[in-house]
Amino acid sequence: MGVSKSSFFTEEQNELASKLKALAHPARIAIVQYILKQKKCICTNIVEELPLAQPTISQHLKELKSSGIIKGSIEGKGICYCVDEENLSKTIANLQEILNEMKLEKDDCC
Amino acid sequence: MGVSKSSFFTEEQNELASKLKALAHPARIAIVQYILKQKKCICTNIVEELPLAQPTISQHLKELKSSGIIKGSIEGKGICYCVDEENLSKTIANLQEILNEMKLEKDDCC
DNA sequence: GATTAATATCGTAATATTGCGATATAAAAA
DNA sequence: TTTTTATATCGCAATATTACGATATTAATC
Repeated sequence: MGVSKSSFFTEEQNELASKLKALAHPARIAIVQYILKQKKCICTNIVEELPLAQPTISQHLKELKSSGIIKGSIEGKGICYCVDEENLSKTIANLQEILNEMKLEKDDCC
Repeated sequence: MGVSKSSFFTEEQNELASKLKALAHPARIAIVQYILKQKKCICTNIVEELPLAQPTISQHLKELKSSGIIKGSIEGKGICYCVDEENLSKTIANLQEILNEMKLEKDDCC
C-alpha cells in the first residue's frame, strides 16, 4: 500500500523512523553537511552547491525542516538555515540507545 | 522521477543515505530491536511479534539484510538473523562524524 | 512602484515503497 | 514419502518519493 502501519508501532519507533527518513537521501545529507560547513549559518547558495534544480532543493529543505533536523529564519532577502544540532544529536543518540540497550549477555551465532 | 541522482553525490553520502533508508521504517526498527532483544540470535517468531503479514516481514528482513544492517544464516528449519553490530555502529558513527566535523568556531544565528 | 533576487508552491511524470494474498521452496518430522 | 513448518518470491494495488518546469511569493533595491 505504500503506507506504513504507523499506529501499530510505538511513538519512539515512529519518531526515530521519521527522522532517519528525513536524512535518508544523499542530497539531504549533502545539504546538512553544507549547512554545517558554513561557520555562520547564513545559507544561501545551496542551489549552486548541489547538482539539483532549485525547486528540488527547496523541497528537500522543507523535509529536513518539517522533521526538525534543520530550522530556518528569514534573513533579509533570503532565508537562513541552521542544523538543529540538539535535535540531530538526539536522533543519533536514540539510534545508539537501541544498540546499547541490548548488548548485555549476547551469544553470537552468525 | 522518484530516482535519486546518486552519481552526483559522494560514495560516503550515498552509502550513509542507503543505510539510513534501511532503518527509516518503524517496522524495520522494531525488527532490529527485537533481534537485539533476543540474547541468542535465533530469530524465528518475528512474524508473531509484529502486526504485519509474513511476506511483508520477509521483505523488510531482505532490505535490512541487503543493506548490511542484519545478517542471516540457515539454522535448521528456519533462519537465524543477527544484527551486524559492527556495521550498525559504523553507520551511527558516520552520522555522528558529520555532526562533529564541523562543530568548531560556530556562530549560531537561528 | 517597477525591478531584481531568493525562495516556495503547483502540477505532473517517472519511479520506489509498502503491504498482502497466493504460491513456491526447503528442510525437518511424521 | 507425505506432511508440516519456516521462509521466500510473485504479482498486484495503493500510496509515497524524487525531480523539475512554470509560476507565485516576498523582500530588498533601484
